[in-house]
Order: sequence, then C-alpha cells, then structure tokens
Amino acid sequence: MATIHDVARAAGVSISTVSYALSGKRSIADSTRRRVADAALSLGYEPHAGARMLAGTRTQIFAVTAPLRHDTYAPAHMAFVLAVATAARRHDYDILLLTEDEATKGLSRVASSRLVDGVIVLDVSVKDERIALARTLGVPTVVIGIPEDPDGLACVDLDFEAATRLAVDTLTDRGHRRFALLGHPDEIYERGSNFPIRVRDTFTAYAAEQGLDGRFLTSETDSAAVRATVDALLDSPEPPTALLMHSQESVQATVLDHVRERGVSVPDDLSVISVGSTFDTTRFSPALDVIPLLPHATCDAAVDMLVAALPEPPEPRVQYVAPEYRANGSIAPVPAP
Amino acid sequence: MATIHDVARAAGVSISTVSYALSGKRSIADSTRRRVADAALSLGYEPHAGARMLAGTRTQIFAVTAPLRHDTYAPAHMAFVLAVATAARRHDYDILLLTEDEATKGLSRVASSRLVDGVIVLDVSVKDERIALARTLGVPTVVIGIPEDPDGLACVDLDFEAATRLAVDTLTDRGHRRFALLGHPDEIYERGSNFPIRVRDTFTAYAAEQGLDGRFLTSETDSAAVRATVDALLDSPEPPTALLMHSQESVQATVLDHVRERGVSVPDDLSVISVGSTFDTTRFSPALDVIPLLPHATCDAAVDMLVAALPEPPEPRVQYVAPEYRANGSIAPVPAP
DNA sequence: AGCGATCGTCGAAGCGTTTCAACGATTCGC
DNA sequence: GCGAATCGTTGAAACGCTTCGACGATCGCT
Repeated sequence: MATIHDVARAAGVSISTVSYALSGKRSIADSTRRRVADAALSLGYEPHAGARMLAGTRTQIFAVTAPLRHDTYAPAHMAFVLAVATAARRHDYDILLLTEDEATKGLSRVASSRLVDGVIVLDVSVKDERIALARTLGVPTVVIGIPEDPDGLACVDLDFEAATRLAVDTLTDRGHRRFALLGHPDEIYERGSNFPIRVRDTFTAYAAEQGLDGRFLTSETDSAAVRATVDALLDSPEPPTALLMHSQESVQATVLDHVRERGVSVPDDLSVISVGSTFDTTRFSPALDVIPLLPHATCDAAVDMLVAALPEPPEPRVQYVAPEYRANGSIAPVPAP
Repeated sequence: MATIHDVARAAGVSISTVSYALSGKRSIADSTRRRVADAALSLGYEPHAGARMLAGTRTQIFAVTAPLRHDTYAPAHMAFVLAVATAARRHDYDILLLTEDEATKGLSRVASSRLVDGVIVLDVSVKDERIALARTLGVPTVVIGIPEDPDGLACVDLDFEAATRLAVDTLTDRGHRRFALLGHPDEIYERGSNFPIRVRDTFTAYAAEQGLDGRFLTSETDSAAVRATVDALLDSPEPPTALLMHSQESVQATVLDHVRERGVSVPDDLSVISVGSTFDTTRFSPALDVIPLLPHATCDAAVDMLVAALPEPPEPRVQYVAPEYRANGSIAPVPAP
C-alpha cells in the first residue's frame, strides 16, 4: 500500500507538497501538481483513513441512526437510508449505520470516539431518546422528521400540511365539496405519531376553513374492517365524492378492490388521491394520483444542511420540503348529482 | 474530550500503562487496573478512532456492500443488513454501508484507504463484479449467497438443497406422492438467479430419485396468471396433494385465495409448504408451514467466519446454514382417494 | 535599482494511539 | 545468598497524514 512518502519520492517533491497538491489547500505549480497526480495514480495511492482522521479534523463519515420499530415499513425505511447514503457520497462522505439498540448507544460511542463528523437521525418518534442525546453530545446533527420538541435542532421533513392542502385544493378546483380522509389505525394517532397527526389536523382544519364536508376515518388493518369502513362511507346519506388516503399500501389496495366490487368507478364516481405514500401507486388498479414522500429531496436537503455547517452543528431550524403532485388519472370533476 | 494522557495523569500512571490496563494485552496489577478504569470512566474517555486505526492494526469497521437491484425485496434485504450489523456489534464492529454504485466503487476505496478490516458482500448476483474485486483487493471478505464461481472465496448461505429435501421428506412422511413446486417467474431462472435454480433442480432431481410425481411450475406475478396456473394444476387428471411454494409473497397469497375460492381446503385437501421465504407466513390464511430464509443464522455465521480469520482473509469455503422447519398447520396426511 | 509582497516549496511539529525494548523490584531455585 | 526468571511499569518510537512557519525566488511597484 502506497503512502504519501512513496508518492513524494516518485514525484520528486516533499510530502507536504503532495498533501497540498492533492488537497488544493495551497497554490502549487501546475507542473508539480500534474507530476504528483500522476505519481499518486500510478501508485494507486489512497490516503490512510486513520492517519487522516488523526491529523486532519474530518473523518468523512456520517453516522445514520435508524432504529427498526415493529411497525417500520421496510421499503420506505430503506429508501431513506439509501437516499442519505447517496447524498452523502456526493460530498465525499461514507455512512456508518447504527440500528436497533445501537441507534442510541452507538451514537454516544461513535461521537465521543470522533469516528464521525456528523449524524443523520432517521425515523424520529415522538419520545425519542436520540434527540436528547444529540443535543447533549454536541455532534453536528440533522433530524429527518419532526420530533415533538424540535427546539435547538435542525430538522427536515416533507411539508405534510402543504401536501394535504394541495390534495384538497386540487379536488376543490374540480368542484368537489364532500371529502373523506382515510387515515391510519387509531393507535397510531394515540401514540402521537408525527405526520399522520399533521395530515389529519390539517385536513380537518382546512376543510372547516373552506366550508367543506371533511370526514376523517381511521383504518384498521384487516381487510374486513376496511371494507366495512368503505361501506359505511358510501352508504351514508351524502357520500363524499373525493377520498384522500393516508394509510398503508394494503389498506389502500383493499379500498380500491372493494370500491370496484361495489360498482363505484374511480375516478368517474369517486376521485381518489394517495397522500404521503412511499409505495408505487401506479401498480394499483386504477393507478392513483399521489403526493408522495420524497426520500431523495428530503435526504438531499438534510445532508446539504449538515455539510454546509461543518464542522459546527447546523443552525437549529425546521426545513420543509415542498410536496409534489403526481397525476395518474384517479381524479375527475365532481359527477353530476 | 479526554485523551489517554488525561486518563494517565488522573490515574497517576504512564500512558502505556493505561493502554495495557484497558486492552488487557499485558498483565497489570489489579489495583492499577482499577484506578485506570475509574479514571477512564469518570473522564468519559473513549479512545480516538483515528489514532487507533493509525497505531493499531484494526479499525473495528466492516464494510457491507449491498447494491439495490430493481427486483430487490426490501424487507428481506433490510433483514440481512440488520442481521449483519447486529452480529458485527457483538464483536465490537461497526458497519459502513456501501449501496448502489458505491457497492463496487466504494469497495476499492474503503479497502485501500484501510478504513475497514473486512467486507461482507450481500445479495450476490450471478455475474457480480464485487466478487472479482474482492479477490484482487485481498481484503478479508465473506460472501452471503453463492456466486457462480465461489473459488477462493468464503461464502455462507442457507442450504437450499437441504431445505427442499426437508420439505419433500416432511410430506412423504405423511404419505404424499404427488408434488408440485410453484417457483418464481421464468425470467428469474433464465437470468441464472442462484437459489431459485438450486431449489428447482433439487426438487426435480429428488422427486425423480424418490419415484415421486414432482411437477415444477413457474409463476407470473399478475394475479390472473397465477389463478390460471392453480386451475391447471388442480384440474389436471391426477392433481398433486402437496404444494411447495418458492415465490413472491403476493403470489403465495393469491394461490391461497384462489385455492380457497375453489373450495379446496388447506391442509385437508392440499398440504402446502412455503420454502425459502422471508416474509411472515403466519399472516396468510391459513398460516403456512415454512422453511424460512434465516438472516440471523446466516449473517452470524458470516461475521463469525470473518472475525475468526482476521487479520487474514478467511479460508475459502462454502458454509451452508441448516434449514429449519416451522409448522403452522398447513400440512396433513395425504387425503383418502 | 531597491523594496516589499507574492508564490511555490519544504521541514518539522503535532494528532492520540499501540507496542517494543528495557528497567527496577520481587520472587524463585538451588 | 546469588544469579536467573518474572512481574508491573515506563519512555520512546512508530503509524501516515495535515498544517504552520519559514525560506528562497520571482514579481510589481516606486
């Protein structure tokens, strides 16, 4: 394994010149720079990570703390981990993965051994011990999602409020006045889960503000209960003409199945939008319009925020990522009465 | 941040004594060891990762290279990444995650910068550039899964051959003689995917060897095609009494749905076993007997193998993890004719 | 022409560990 | 009671890099 000494010898310069030539931190004659670069390349020189950490101030590693809860939806979870990894690499950073109980314990460890330059916290829950830890550790941290008390923290998340209003607006533009929002199971709200609550509350408040009929329904996960909920909705005296869904993939699939079985056509009889989803709604039949979670945009923003502030912790603030509407033909103007 | 010097001063000994006291690499008087330990604890001393890498020979980091392909089943993928992380932590190792194109490019990078002590290769494909790279890089490596040419590599995988025979044996013990295996879509086999082929070939050969009727069927992913396949099977002159399934979760769910719709009872009319599955087959109705993939057992074995050999590459060999049968009531003795 | 500023390069001082050779103090065998 | 072996401890030398201060050479300005 070639060291900086080998490169220096091969290029006929001193090791400091090699360092400066490769890092660009001081001006070096073009001819010298070229000679150094050539030598480095032909020797296959890669700086020793440990030496770099010790001498320099950067490790070029971020920790990603991503506990796995029993209700974690694996594909979404992975999309975020992946998006962080990809974003980090664009800034020459690698990702150290802390999962399960290491998501908390490992955080202190890697921070105080100065293994990482910063931390990305994924999948925050309402009461998240990692939040307090990040605050006391003083290691530069960005949180993806909004914890109960974001004071003193840099957070990034999709703007669920805007997403909800965007869904409603898109439908009122087409004349809809009677809405329903099918949310997650009750326990999710009772547990204080962050964005389901934000979506629910925004929906209710915004519908009231606009003088719309806006019913909120929770969804159980078993398919019979979902069908019963759909029946109750469609059989009500003035059934909604527009349905927002902010729930599990399987629930949304069941709803569509059951609606079809009842002879209700989407979008002719009922307009449907999936809000804040992580899965591919074009595989449903019919494909659903969606305002998706945006792992890439969110993680890019988070990593940018972290990198920009280094070596200091980023300025505490909550940054919202603007939602995007993806049309797939599941909405239509309100049907004639 | 406390350094080893601070600890030495606090304990009133030299830094080498601190190092030896904490590492246990030389005998140290018990009283001294205690004083050092106390000092380290009260100062919150954590050794500097970079200094350690530079001076010592270990980094206490493994790279996990896990590309994400378009057909990767996220939950299984994550289970493996997680299982590796957990196993590694038991040996005081952290995990550096290399995904997407970094799965290959990053491998050279982290290996030649001596950032990692070893590599775990996940999700090998038939033609996998990471295999060749691992061979030339000389960094200690263990592969999870069996590549086309495992020569010179240490590999760990579930014993799919044994799993398949176990499924067949379990059913022949109950008198079954007519079998079907529902596998993956055709393209999977054509692409040369490793374990689907191993399951298929073992099934066919073992059935022949035992003088059984063993039909192999591929499965398309769309539900109509799956139903048609089931119909063809059940309507054949001498329909099988036992069905093995080695296919996607949704396909298995569809099969069960359709079988039920046709009034065929599992297990009374048809015994069913799910082979090599990563998902929870107890959520099906009926719950299915399963010989699951074993991420934990597999990753434990892989990490153990890697750690045991360090700092040398592990001895090249293929280690098979024994399959486990999980009964959930989906098999029964062959029905009376 | 003479002066200071700028440029390209270099030597050397760390960074915080691990580890080796060596040392004084005990203990042991005879 | 003497030399040899053992034990606990130490100082110092790496490990490979970054970065600071310094130095000649070159430049631009009066």
